[in-house]
Amino acid sequence: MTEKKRHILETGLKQFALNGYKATSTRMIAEGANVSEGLIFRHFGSKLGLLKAIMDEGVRDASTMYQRILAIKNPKYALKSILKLPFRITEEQSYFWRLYYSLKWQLEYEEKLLEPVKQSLLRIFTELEYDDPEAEAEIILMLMNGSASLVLQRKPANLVEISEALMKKYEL
Amino acid sequence: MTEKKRHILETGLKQFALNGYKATSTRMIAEGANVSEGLIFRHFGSKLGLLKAIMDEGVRDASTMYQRILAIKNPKYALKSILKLPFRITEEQSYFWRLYYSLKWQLEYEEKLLEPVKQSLLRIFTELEYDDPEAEAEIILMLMNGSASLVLQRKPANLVEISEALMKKYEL
Amino acid sequence: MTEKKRHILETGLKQFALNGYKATSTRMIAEGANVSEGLIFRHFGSKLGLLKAIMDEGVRDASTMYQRILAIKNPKYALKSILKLPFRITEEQSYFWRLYYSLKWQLEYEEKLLEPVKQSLLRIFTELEYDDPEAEAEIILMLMNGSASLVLQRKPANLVEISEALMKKYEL
Amino acid sequence: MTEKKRHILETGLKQFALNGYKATSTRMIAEGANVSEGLIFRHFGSKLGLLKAIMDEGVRDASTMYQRILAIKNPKYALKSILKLPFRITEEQSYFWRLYYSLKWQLEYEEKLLEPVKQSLLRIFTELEYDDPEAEAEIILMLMNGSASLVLQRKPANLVEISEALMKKYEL
DNA sequence: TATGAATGAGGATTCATTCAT
DNA sequence: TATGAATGAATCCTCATTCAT
Repeated sequence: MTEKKRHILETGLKQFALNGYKATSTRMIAEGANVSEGLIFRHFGSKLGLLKAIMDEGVRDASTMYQRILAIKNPKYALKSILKLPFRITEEQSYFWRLYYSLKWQLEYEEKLLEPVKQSLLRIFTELEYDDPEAEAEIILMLMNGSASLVLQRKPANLVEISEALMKKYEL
Repeated sequence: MTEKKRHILETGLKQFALNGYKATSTRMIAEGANVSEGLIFRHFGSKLGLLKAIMDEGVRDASTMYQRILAIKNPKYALKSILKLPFRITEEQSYFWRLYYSLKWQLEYEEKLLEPVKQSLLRIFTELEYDDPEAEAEIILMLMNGSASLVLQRKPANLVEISEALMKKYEL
Repeated sequence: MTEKKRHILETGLKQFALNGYKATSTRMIAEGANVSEGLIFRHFGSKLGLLKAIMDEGVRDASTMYQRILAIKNPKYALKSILKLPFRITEEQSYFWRLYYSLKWQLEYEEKLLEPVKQSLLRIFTELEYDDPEAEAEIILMLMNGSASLVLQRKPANLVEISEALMKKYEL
Repeated sequence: MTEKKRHILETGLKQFALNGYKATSTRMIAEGANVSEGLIFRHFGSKLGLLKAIMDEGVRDASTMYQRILAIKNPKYALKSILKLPFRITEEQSYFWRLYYSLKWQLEYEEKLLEPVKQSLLRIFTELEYDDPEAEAEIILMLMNGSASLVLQRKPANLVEISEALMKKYEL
């Protein structure tokens, strides 16, 4: 991968994340990446192609990130690790997640990213013998999305307290 | 308000909600509302003006909708009513809420809509003598947003079970 | 003539004069005159109709203004009066003249306004026994237009000195 | 500069000159230049940007044109050359000058084009020991503008006679 | 690989004008 | 007389994309 291609991917991610996919023009990306507009199409075929490449890379990164966590055997500890995930989003990752959430409501982007997490949660709650593991898993996903939303939107929220309250709620 | 102006508001809401604000052209709205494109600008000044008018109306409707619920005295019953809100979104209301959530990640739309709900939750958890009412309120908001998200995205999810699991979790 | 019609004429004159005919929209005039846009068309049929009405009125006013001057018998005194005309343009008249000059280069507006002045000049220079009265008349017209231009554009010019230099040049 | 860019500049000049800036649409220019409308904006950013580019070029051309004349030492000969300038406007140059004069009354275009000429005239009249060189210079500028106006508007005027009368008046 | 010129379809917006009231 | 809702064509401009080099 040439340096310029990398620049395009990075600039694209940031701009799509901050302005939205539709509101970001290929020209803006080209300027941001110090690259001719044509090069975007040389490398990615179309604007949508660029988006897909960006998302693929992000999904890959994110997956490897929680690979370890999903491997945790102890259900309580695994649950704790999962619930903590959103609070550990770094500045760099935040662009991907912003983009991920914004696409939910724009394009009908296939959302299978959190599927392994859900499977893991199902297993955890089955092991912990909760009444309705399916519903419990869904609730955890809600809490994760909600936490991520707070983290990403930099709400003047008491993030630490919220995280702790969540831990307490699940006795972790 | 003339009939045509009403048509524009309604068509605008639906199209903005389904395609996103940026991806919806004023021409599409004009066609959908059986109206000349110019009329949109006569009535609302600009595309953004239309969006604001739409949101204002939606916010007004939504506010009156949960006015009653926020008036409930009994904290447990109030909490229950609040948590049930997302599951009671009607087809008609769903457009507004889709738009509301999509704007969160696109324009930086002022989000004060759920502020009264948060205040209400603070009161509830204070009365119920929870350790950290602030954090608890925030968690309920997450659960509401998460529930709404499931409802709006018509996920093949077990909505009823989730709702019940939530009730049980808060002993409602 | 109703008050509103008068308002339209006045606002139209000022706005056409300041922005140019093309650059002034009927909406701007309607707003400036505190009148519905439709009324302009009720009274004047079209934007061009309004322009013509404005110009007609201005031409009428201007003509009566220099009627007296053209009646002056003494050729030297007549010439002096004519050359002084541009320096006597009042604030109120200035709008008409600005419009008059700007139309020269926009629409091909029939310019017969200064024709009587030219005839008068021809007579004057014939009586004064100049070699080429026709050319001399044309030169005076140039000087008038030039003077008017300075007056209208409020150049930080030494208007008084210029006027005096002109007088001296023709021994007036 | 590509051929197409040149075409746009030339077509723009002619059309702006003949119809006025406001009355000329970018579409008309694109058609006249056999070019896509978008190209105008690629090259000049905006319609106003095109106008500025056109004027800049014209000003540059005009300046180099009378560079030589302003270098003339002999004051009488210099004055003669200056006064003759308007009568030497070629068909090609006429578009620029039409545009130049029409802009005077439309946009408030910075008019510093004739400033060097004015400076030159000041010097000339000082050397010729006229009473009020400043006023005299201004009068010559009026005569130049007036002459140019006649030349450009192709009035059925006796241009040659006028030119000669002017020469005689200044004993040139 | 990379550029930059070029395009045509479509973007939001403005315009003069009409018409029912 | 006067309004204000409504229109459709035209406005300037942006877009994603193509292509010769």
